[in-house]
Amino acid sequence: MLTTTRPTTGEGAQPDLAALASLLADRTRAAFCTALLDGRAWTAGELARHAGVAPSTASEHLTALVEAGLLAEVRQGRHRYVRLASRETAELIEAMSAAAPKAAPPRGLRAVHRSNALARGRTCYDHLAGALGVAVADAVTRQGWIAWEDGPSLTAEGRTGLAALGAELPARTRRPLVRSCLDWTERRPHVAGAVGAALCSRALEAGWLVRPGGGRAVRVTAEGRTVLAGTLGVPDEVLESAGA
Amino acid sequence: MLTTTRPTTGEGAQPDLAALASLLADRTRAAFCTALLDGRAWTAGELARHAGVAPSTASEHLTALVEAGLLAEVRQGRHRYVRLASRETAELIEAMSAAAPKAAPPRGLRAVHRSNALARGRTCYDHLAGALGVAVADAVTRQGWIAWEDGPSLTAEGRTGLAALGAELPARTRRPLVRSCLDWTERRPHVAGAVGAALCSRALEAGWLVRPGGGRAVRVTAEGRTVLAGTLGVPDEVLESAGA
DNA sequence: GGCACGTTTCGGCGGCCGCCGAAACGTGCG
DNA sequence: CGCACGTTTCGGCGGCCGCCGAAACGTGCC
Repeated sequence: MLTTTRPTTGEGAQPDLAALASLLADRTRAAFCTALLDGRAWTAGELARHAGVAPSTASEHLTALVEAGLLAEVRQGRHRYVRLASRETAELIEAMSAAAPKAAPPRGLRAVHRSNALARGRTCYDHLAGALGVAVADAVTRQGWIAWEDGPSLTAEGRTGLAALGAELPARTRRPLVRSCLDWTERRPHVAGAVGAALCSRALEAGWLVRPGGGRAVRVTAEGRTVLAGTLGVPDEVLESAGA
Repeated sequence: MLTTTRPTTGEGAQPDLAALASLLADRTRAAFCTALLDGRAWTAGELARHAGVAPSTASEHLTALVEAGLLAEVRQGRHRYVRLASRETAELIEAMSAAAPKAAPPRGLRAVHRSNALARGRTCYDHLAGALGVAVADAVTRQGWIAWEDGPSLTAEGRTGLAALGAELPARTRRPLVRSCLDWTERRPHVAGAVGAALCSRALEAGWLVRPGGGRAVRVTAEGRTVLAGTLGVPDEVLESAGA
């Protein structure tokens, strides 16, 4: 449990901002949450190796994050699978990442490769980010699918365009159709919300995009290149560098 | 500066989530940011007294928050005025507060009074929150000013209704007209975005609401009661308890 | 049943960080 | 000009917390 007294749900209870922030104020726990932004479930051991700490350390951190409700866990045999608790949690971590100061680039050839791959194209929980994500946002804007006055909104053309791509929107949710999400590599917004999620899942499902490393990084396939350049008008340079 | 190396803006720089979280992971700094959510500028001494720490301690905390870009400061004579750096910063703190665990209610008669006042009605940087904020959100929804399918949006009726109230919307911003903001006392959304800000500033300007304590808490005046009940149909119970 | 492996618990170490008080600085006011 | 007051700097204290390794636990596999 946290350092404060047991959480109360009664009247007058006020948010313990420091308690939440403390959970993410540690390099290791922050690394866990950032890794989990790929939306998949990781085992405790995978996260420990990823963050470069002993399994015992990772175990304690995970317990804290799960108890606080940031992560959800599923025990399967001798594995402990863990993922972000909800879309809201993912959005919070996204928002904080965008506001966070930028750390020095990683050292080591492998790490630099991974970092560059993430900068070219990645998923941000359930939508696209990186140079690719921003280019797609620009493209759909140029096509008139999304208008930006008074906040981002989906146009009628956008609705038919998405349908033509085979990207289905959920019906009657409270979730915003289009949400602007500040990209931390490009420092410009990309498309989140139901539309961003539909585009991304359709692209992965149709094989326009693949995840080479199994992580957050995405790569554009040959078919993807045709579709994204043809239908959306995404510039060739971006597709090239985000391609094979 | 932060514990990590100097922030880089070059390629491959990745967000230091832990560094940002560390800033808010302290009770005192968190209390500062929460207090500053009223949108006004506070002096260092006021914040120190508010958080119950020595002025020297507050000074150091403020330096850290300003250096990190979370707060903006204005030096005036022997006073150091400090406020949240931007609307984005305020929204981040709001979002984190909504996700944070709830601490035990405060002790002491005065603190309980303040806490109850906040729960009845308060500002959330530039819009309304608390029981009053949620009631207003419900009312404008019932009036058909705001629709919630596929995320909150302003209807045509809403536009004319706002104009009739004298609440002016800014022209052509990238800011969303309506944004949903989870209320931490009511656990239900209230209205943020340009519409929420316009409603709140109009209400304060017209004297429908006043800030009795000079903090975030707001109180409904007699005229306010007439307008909010008459035009918006806000229930009388809420207006009564949020009134004088 | 026994081994391997992923995970957990516990003790102990080390470092970081928030706190204060004392003293100094600068500004505004009388 | 000198005092009062808001603020800052610095040293030092204390506590918290993240880390590891060793040992134990439980599961799956041979």
